[in-house]
Amino acid sequence: MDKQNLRRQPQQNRSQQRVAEILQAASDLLVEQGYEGLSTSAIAAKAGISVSSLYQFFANKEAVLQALAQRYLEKVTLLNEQVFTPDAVYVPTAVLFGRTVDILVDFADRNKGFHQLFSTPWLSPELQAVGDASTNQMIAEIQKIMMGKAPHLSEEEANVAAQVLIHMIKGLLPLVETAVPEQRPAIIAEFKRMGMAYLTAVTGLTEP
Amino acid sequence: MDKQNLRRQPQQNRSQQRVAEILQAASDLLVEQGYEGLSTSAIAAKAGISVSSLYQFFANKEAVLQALAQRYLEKVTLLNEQVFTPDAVYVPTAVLFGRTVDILVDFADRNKGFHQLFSTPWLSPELQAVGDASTNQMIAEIQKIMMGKAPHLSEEEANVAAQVLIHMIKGLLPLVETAVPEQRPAIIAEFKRMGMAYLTAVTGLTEP
Amino acid sequence: MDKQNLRRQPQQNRSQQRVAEILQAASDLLVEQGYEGLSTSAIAAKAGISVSSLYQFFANKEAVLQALAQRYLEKVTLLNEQVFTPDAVYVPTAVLFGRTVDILVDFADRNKGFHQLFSTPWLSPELQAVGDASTNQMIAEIQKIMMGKAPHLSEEEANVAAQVLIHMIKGLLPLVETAVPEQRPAIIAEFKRMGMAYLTAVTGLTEP
Amino acid sequence: MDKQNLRRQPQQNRSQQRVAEILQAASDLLVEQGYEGLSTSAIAAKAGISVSSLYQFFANKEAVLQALAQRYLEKVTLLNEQVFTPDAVYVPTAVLFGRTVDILVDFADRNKGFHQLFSTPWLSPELQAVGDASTNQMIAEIQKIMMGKAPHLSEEEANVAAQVLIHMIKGLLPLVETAVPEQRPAIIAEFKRMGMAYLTAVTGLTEP
DNA sequence: AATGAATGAGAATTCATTCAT
DNA sequence: AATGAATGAATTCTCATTCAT
Repeated sequence: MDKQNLRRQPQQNRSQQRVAEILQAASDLLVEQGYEGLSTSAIAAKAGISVSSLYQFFANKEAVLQALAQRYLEKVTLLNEQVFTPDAVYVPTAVLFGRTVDILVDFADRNKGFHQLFSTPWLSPELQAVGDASTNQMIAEIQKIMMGKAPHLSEEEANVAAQVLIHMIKGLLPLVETAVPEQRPAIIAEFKRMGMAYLTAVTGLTEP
Repeated sequence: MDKQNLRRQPQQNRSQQRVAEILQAASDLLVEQGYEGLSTSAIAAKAGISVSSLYQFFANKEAVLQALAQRYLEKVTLLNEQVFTPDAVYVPTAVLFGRTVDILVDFADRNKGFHQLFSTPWLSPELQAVGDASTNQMIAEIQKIMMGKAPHLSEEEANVAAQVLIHMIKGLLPLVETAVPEQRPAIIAEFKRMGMAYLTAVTGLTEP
Repeated sequence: MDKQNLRRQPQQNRSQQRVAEILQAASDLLVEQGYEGLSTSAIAAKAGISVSSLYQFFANKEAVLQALAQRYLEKVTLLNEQVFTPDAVYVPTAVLFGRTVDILVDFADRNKGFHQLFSTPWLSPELQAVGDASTNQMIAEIQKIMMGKAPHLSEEEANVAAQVLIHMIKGLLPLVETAVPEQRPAIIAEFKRMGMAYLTAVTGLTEP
Repeated sequence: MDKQNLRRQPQQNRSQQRVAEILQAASDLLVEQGYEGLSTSAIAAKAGISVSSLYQFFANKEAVLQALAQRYLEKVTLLNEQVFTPDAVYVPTAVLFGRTVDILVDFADRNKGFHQLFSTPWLSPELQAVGDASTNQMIAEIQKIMMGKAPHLSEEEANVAAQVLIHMIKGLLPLVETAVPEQRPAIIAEFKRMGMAYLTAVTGLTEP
């Protein structure tokens, strides 16, 4: 949690909890009402506190969003560690990519606010930077693994491929999220198929 | 142009032009400032008229956005006719998909507001519906062509594949738009490669 | 009236009047409640309009004060023309200074807000500048006349003397304003006596 | 220090020191930011304590200002004792007035907050009373000395003259404080000249 | 047909003050 | 004794929308 986003460093347990509650309220509202419904008073009301209390912890509205973004970024970092284990390079690509999709879909299921927050194309530069950081983190990891698995790829090639892969994922996750339940499994399957087809095409490999 | 969005039918040319100017102003603002900067007075100012005049053409702010969305929908319809010609089924898939990507990238280049408008995930249901309509239009076309090219696919299979394809495109277009110019051609190439790889995998065909 | 302080140039009579009413309300409030009571909503209420109407004419609170300051400055300029007529140099000093004091006291009587506004020592630099302008105007006039009447004075000497004179006046006007009515005439008389004594001492002249 | 302004009598040295620190912080803030920047939390922060601690010593914000005003009043009383010694009546007027000006200028140099606090024309009546008290103290002293030096003056005459003198001083001190350094000595000299010219005119005396 | 003006509702933020630990 | 936390009330300002000319 970035110190600069917090007016005071919550020193008591109770206030650490307050900060968490505020962020949760913001996240929930984001999902329910979207960015437009995200007023400081709405957040405070949802968190069960007064607006002025919110301002005890956050300097302004932007700071709340920053902190929320940070929280997501941390979660994504954890995700990455979960997905890109040190021996990922030995795991068959299909397994690896399949697992990645599953984990990401699960993450998206449980963090609807994430997409809401970062899909706004006119976020403040600061927030955008946080969003980009999480994206770049994943791109870097994928690029690394691709180069491990297909050493003939140049760094540039691997980077472009990783970017394309990530943005495909970014495009398909909302589809999974909004799909009618009956189609969901099929869509996830196709999701994986598309990723694998591309990876195979790029690396030229067909793993056993 | 939907009659319900317009207070009065612009019977004179000048009025039609006014409406067009207002929509253009809204679109420009959307690109420049994002959804948050899109106030009725800002639109009116940019269009060079008074707010009250704007309200002589549109019932409320939402109606302006609706009309803007409609305008985009029409453009997309035109796009579709351009891409999915009656004999598209005879065109080799690679050519067809390549052409589609090129046309869409070009469209995105020239209609930045399109992405801005429809990527907002908390649009009003009405607006969302218009956005979905344009998406569904394309999905239907793709589905049709896929079934023509790969008759063994069930309608359901083709539909899911088309959805996946469209959302991949939706994910990659922003990447193309924001890419550094040097990487742009490579990204577009990979864009096409991904589409083709998937289509080949789905249809099981390798065209001559 | 400075164009930059007004959001829109009032083009209709009615709105010129509105602007005047707003400034009058601000001025009245300043006298009644002081700077602290001067909220935009209080001004609007006093002017009998809504806060948002106030903001149709003024970009922000500061702009209202700026315009008020400008209005005072214009009044002071008129005062100067009244006091420092072209042939002032031929008028005996005692008459001239006596007249000046009378006019200023009268002005202070009728413009209590003036003192209220410019006596705040932590006005915004912009407002301070306006206040200084009115002061400097008078200083320049006095300096000019002094040099006409006492040619042996250097420009510097005359300038310092004029500054001292003006600040004496600034100090004594509030005394006149707050004095108990019985003492008022005596105070005004002493006011004039002090000015004359100083002018005589500085110029070394005793006019017939 | 007025008992009524303090919630508890600081019985321990540390408490007395705390009170002094708070007042100093308030005074500093007054100089740096003016009355508008003078919030209780700002004072507390500057004093290095929490707001709640501040409220353990002062009943409310007003009480802090009251105490500050009292502190100034005490300082002015000390000043008076310094200027108006028992044998002041024997000191030549020019020497006496010159010394007074020097001492006051020095005081103003070292107590910028004094002017800031009392020049606000919309202070609460209570604060105004404290400010007036310090003024009246000086007026009384000057009146006494004038009557000693010029026994032909009526009490009323001396009182008016003393008031006029004090307000002239009040007007000129800010000029000295804000003057460019090069002009400062000249201004102080004229300051004295004005006072002497007036005193001579009033008393009709020319001391050897 | 066009527009200047008006406004209610609400948003962000501050601040003096209190309370519980 | 000290302070983190809480808050109601107020303040500045915006915005969608309406009205009168």
